[in-house]
Amino acid sequence: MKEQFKLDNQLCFRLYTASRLLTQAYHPLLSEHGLTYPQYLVLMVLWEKDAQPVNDIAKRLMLETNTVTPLLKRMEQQGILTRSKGLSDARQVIVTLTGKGQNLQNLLTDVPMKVGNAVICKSVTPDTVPALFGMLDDIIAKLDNQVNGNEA
Amino acid sequence: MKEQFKLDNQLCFRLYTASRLLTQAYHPLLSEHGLTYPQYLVLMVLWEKDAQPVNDIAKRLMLETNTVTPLLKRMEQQGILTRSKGLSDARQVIVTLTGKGQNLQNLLTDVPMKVGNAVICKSVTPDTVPALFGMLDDIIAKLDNQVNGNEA
DNA sequence: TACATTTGTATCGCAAACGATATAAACCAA
DNA sequence: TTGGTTTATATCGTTTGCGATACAAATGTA
Repeated sequence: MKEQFKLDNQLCFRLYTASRLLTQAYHPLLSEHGLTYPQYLVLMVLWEKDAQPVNDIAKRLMLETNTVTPLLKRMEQQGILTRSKGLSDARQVIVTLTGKGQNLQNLLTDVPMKVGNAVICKSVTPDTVPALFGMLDDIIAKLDNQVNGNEA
Repeated sequence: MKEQFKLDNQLCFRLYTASRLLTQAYHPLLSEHGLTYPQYLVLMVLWEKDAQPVNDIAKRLMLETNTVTPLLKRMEQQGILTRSKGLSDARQVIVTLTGKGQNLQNLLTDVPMKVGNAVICKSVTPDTVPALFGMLDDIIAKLDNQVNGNEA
């Protein structure tokens, strides 16, 4: 069996597993409020800046609009946000939080801390997290260039 | 807007994005052979040790059997593997690679190197990868304990 | 042996992801 | 203005993930 195929040598499998498990850690905290993890991401984007077109939300999350559109529709159904035609550009759909969507920020106040504590361990501490963030950011930037052809 | 909700402070969003982008980097290399990334993971498990029950494959990938079963059925359709009743335990389904499944290892020889090169950058080099692996492994172990209740 | 419990796998339903494609609005050049 | 191109969003189909649940084989226990 070729060495390069050993699961223990794979970066992608680690990222894939860590991502899935961390999302699962969010699950009980979010489902309590009827939310999924990707929906929580959309909320964070809109809390940072409300009333954004679909495209800006998708770009911020590095997702395609064909992923984000159905997600937003489900959140609209739940009364978390509204989708309205853009005034300056009729092609755009502007996504705006409702009072319920804004208030979720208060209901979810403790979520980041709870999940943050869940990953603290020997090699992952407030001291080492910046290095980890740096590496992940570099990987993301490199892959974004290659996958989305942003490089020369 | 509360500081703890800033997207740039989130570990999970980074893992989620890095995982998705890296999977996308695999896509052209795998789809050429009719494979998806999770199917490629199954192949790596079986290349390490052939003829395993569904449960062992699922555990190795930290997935549930209700995710793995349909995945294996699709791979069976493609003639990559066979699923047969266990002899010692009739509940088990033993998954075995076909010649085609074994031979894929030869066709995919260059995939790990190509994807590996795609992530090499300033902060991610052969020197720093062990530290990154260590942190991700610790996170995975910690979360696995909490999510799957393996701790006291 | 009889019956309750556990284990291994599968089915169902729903919510992502994403490639491919469609559609309408906006923009641009002749 | 006309017609081509780009842009913003959406629809469709397929594959994952996963919670909830079903079901049969195996195991334990009275």
